[in-house]
Amino acid sequence: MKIVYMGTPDFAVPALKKLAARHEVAAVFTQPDKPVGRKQILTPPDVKVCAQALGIPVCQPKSMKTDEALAQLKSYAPEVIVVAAYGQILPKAVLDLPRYGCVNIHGSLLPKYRGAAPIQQAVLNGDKVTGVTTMLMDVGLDTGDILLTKETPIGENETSAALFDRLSELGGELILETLDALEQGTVTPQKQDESLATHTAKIDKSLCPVDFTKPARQVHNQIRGLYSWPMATAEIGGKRVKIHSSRLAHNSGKPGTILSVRPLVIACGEGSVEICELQPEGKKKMSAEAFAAGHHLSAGDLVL
RNA sequence: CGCGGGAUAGAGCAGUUCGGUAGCUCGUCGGGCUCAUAACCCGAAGGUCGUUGGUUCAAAUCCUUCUCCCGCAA
Repeated sequence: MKIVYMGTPDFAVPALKKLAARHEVAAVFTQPDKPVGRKQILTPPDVKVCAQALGIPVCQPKSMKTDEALAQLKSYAPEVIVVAAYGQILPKAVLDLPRYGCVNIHGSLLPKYRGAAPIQQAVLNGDKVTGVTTMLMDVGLDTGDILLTKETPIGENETSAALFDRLSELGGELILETLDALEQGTVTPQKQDESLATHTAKIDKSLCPVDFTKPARQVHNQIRGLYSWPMATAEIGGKRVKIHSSRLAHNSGKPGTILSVRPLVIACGEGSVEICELQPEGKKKMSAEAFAAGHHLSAGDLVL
């Protein structure tokens, strides 16, 4: 099939690679380069880098709503447009253009977790299962008819970053199956059950501070859900730290108390969590034990 | 020149204000205790104090050059 691919971050890369291996990807649309990092270096999106390596033409219109962008898209005459984390709302003119429509890869089991951050949300909520969904896009936000889904369990200690990687691979596999099914007419688009629909808000840093009076499970979900961005934060030993990884522990005590230093276990509202790796402000990542050794923490101390 | 923190033993830190023999917690190694141990006791090894130049009788510490790492902001 002749495809135009629209996607931007790393999540969209595996699908692009798989599609390029099996189909004709006529062009890739992606967001314009953005300044990134401390030095504000102009950085191309991951999908652009991948597309260039594959020798596929890249378009980076600021908006798909302009006549210019639409004309450019038309010139590639796609039979289907595949969209994965593109970062722009597509106008109806684009949705109606290809014969097979626009197919979106979404990182959740729709209609659950429509919107911006479905993967992190699943981890933050402590879900045991999630998956990817392909759907025919309509003008709403992730409201189109469902084509295929693929489930996957979420590990007890799995982070959002790890789940991201797995789902992006799964999404790549699913989109291949979806295109085959579309071509052969073996798939029936299914309406989403609106009564089950939930939306996810964008992740922002207001979610970062850890509240040790909450149940340990919830604290743990927060830590792995916010990894690798923006990271759960706490104040330990008078220093502000990002918490990289944690584990549920079995002891308990007054919330916020250090129960043991090796390993570093902190009591929560219900149960306790072991902090495995953390990163103080202005420092590199280190083991919690090393941090405790250098800051003279001891059991019984209170974390603020 | 967006704001800020940092570089000292294998790891994490103190020491820098006010220059004067390199310290702490942990790890490692050896020994002891113990039925046993990640526990406890005793001991040891391990550092040209990031780089350049300067001031000084004397610099981790004061001045200077450069490099690298990181937090915030975007």
